Amino acid sequence: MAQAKKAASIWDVARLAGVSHQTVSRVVNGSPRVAAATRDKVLEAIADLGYRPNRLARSLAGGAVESVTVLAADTSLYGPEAALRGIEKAARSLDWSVQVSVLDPADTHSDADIVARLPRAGEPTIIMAHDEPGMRAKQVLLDTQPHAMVAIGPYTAEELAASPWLVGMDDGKAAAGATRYLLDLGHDTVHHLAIPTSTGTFGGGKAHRAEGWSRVLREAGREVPDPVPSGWTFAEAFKAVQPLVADPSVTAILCGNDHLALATLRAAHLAGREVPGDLSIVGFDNTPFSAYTTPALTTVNQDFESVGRGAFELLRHRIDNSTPRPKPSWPEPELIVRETSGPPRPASLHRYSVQPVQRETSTV
Amino acid sequence: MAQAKKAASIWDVARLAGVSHQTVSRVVNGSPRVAAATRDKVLEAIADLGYRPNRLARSLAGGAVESVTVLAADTSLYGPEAALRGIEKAARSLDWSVQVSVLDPADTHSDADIVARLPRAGEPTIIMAHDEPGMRAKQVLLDTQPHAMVAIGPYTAEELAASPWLVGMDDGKAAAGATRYLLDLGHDTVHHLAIPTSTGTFGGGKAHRAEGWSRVLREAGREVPDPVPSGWTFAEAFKAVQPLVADPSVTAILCGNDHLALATLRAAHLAGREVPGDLSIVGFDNTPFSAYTTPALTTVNQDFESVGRGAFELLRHRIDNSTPRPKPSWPEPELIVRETSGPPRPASLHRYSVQPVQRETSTV
DNA sequence: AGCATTGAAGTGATCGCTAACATCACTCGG
DNA sequence: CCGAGTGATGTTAGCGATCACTTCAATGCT
Repeated sequence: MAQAKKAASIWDVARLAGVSHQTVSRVVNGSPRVAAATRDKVLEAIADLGYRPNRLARSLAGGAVESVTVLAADTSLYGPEAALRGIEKAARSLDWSVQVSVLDPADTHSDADIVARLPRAGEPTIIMAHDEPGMRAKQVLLDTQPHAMVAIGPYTAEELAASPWLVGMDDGKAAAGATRYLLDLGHDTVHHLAIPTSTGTFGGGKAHRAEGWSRVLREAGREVPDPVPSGWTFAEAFKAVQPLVADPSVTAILCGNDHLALATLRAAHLAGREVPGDLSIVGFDNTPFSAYTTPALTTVNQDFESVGRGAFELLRHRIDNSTPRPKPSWPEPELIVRETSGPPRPASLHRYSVQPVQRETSTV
Repeated sequence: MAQAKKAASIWDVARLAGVSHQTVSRVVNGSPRVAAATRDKVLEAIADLGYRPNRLARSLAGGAVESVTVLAADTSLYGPEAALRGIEKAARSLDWSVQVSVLDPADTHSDADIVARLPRAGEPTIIMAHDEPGMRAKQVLLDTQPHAMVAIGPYTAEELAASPWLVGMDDGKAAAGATRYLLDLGHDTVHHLAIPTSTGTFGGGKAHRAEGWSRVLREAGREVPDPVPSGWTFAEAFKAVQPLVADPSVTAILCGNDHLALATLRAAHLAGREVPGDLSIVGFDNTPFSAYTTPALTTVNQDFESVGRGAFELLRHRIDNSTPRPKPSWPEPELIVRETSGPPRPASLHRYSVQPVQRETSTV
């Protein structure tokens, strides 16, 4: 049975090495003004005792803050997950520690709940503000400790420029590009299966993807169909997209993300509509699985990892003005054309192919 | 510009309320021996000052430990992610805080690196030990603070019984079930595309899924083909599975998880092999997307969330013996038959038409 | 009335660490 | 040969909380 022997502290090390605790602290923190001989003694004592610094005590004592807390709701989506990876990498390269605290979308967190997630007041925080709980959290922290927070989310270039605590990509622009692509392919119009954030039902959440999509349609003088709201899950998307998929006049659907796109693909298949022959589907995010579906998803790639890295750098700048303010710079969103998009079937053929097609056999 | 006004401490509250700091502490921690009038005064002061307790200070001072750190490498897989959700929920219901620290599989973490992830020595920790970095971390913590750690991973019933710090499901059994199912369908043998953990290339990692699979084949007196090792990514799986998919004598593949299964599905499609006509594919984990692929994946469902919950309860028990030792209890793994599995095509029909196969089509 | 009991609140030490300042050699230039 | 520098360490005072006591007044019981 392992005895819970109390962990060695800086004092234990000091005693063993025959120096003061402060000297130990200096060694641990790599201060230059420690004699080599002393340093060795201390290092040896540290090794002997298996000493490891207590980070809690360290930050309590007002040492340099070297931790970030990431507040996120849904980390199952590729975007947030990739951004988190970016944050992690950037942080680790500087030896900062990263904590993730997951907000349960099912729970309705009170403002106090959210703030209670932070280990201490003023804890540097990055918020994944791409969904409702995230948006809430953003607002709360903005009120509480605006100088030590940064939010990642879908924002327009103007918003990003106006708010020094925002990091993100121009989702509207990306959606516009995808929509234009579908129009160029010859589709009369493009329908939109929208993620919850795009329905604008909660404060602060603008419908960026939906906005870019509708703008292009309007500019092209096309009919702008009502966007179809969907939840985040496959099941919700599958259900929401049914009417769209059942309607033979719908020839192109821009989906709010690749999860919705996969659900749409499935629904189309079950409805007997051939993709991309009868229906073009474009996703969003280039989730890893999207290259391996059948047919493979056409989607918009975004460099979330860079965004995460950018968020971390910005946070560091905001905490400590001496670090440079990073300029948001990452690759532009890029449309990846795979197999779910193509020109609409000519009207003449359209009528004749109402009969559901045996997909399995025809593709081989 | 928001001024970084220092956050209120327990002393500030005490001064404002005209009581001692200790009384404030009592109020905050809900001690019963505070007069109602006093409590109100303090509460009011707390509200006025926007005071919130500093969790760092709290645990430094030796208050009850109410935080867990989860060490995980790949959280993009459904299993770990669901387990994490389980931990989160269980922890939150008790008002514990949860931090996640991500181990980068690319980095080779030294033992010290791993230990440095913990905010302090003795920090209660749950390790997702399903992959190489996780296994490493498990070993390190086992040496360092065995009394305050629990690991989640694929283990046999015997291992689970033998190690009081282990939580998991019997992956071997689940794999055996899936293999038996394919055999019963009439396949001569079943091939296996194995996740890295199943190749047994690193210490402590036994090939549970692979083991269950091979055991059944052996018991049935079938040929046991070499398992095909794959990485975790779609790309690696896609590449690894090529030879299997190209070989017409291969009629059934058990994949180490649903990601590998999706890649296999894709590879089969590109190789012109019909699923499940020419080839049956069975996945593992019931990842959300698996119901929405085309054809929908047959897979093994596991209740990871319960496992996560179990891990948290076990950890609590190990830290504090007064809490009951939870008995591992969650639903058995369950095979979900969807559309990628079926009987092999009779040899004579091999080249000809599709044998009608019963398909579970409706999802949602 | 007299004294032990109990409840409410306060005091001081402590957790492990860092910041800021104090101290104590040693140098070194004039 | 002395005061100023400078480098290496030690000392002290917190950081924001909790724990273990102590204090003081209001009760209870005989």
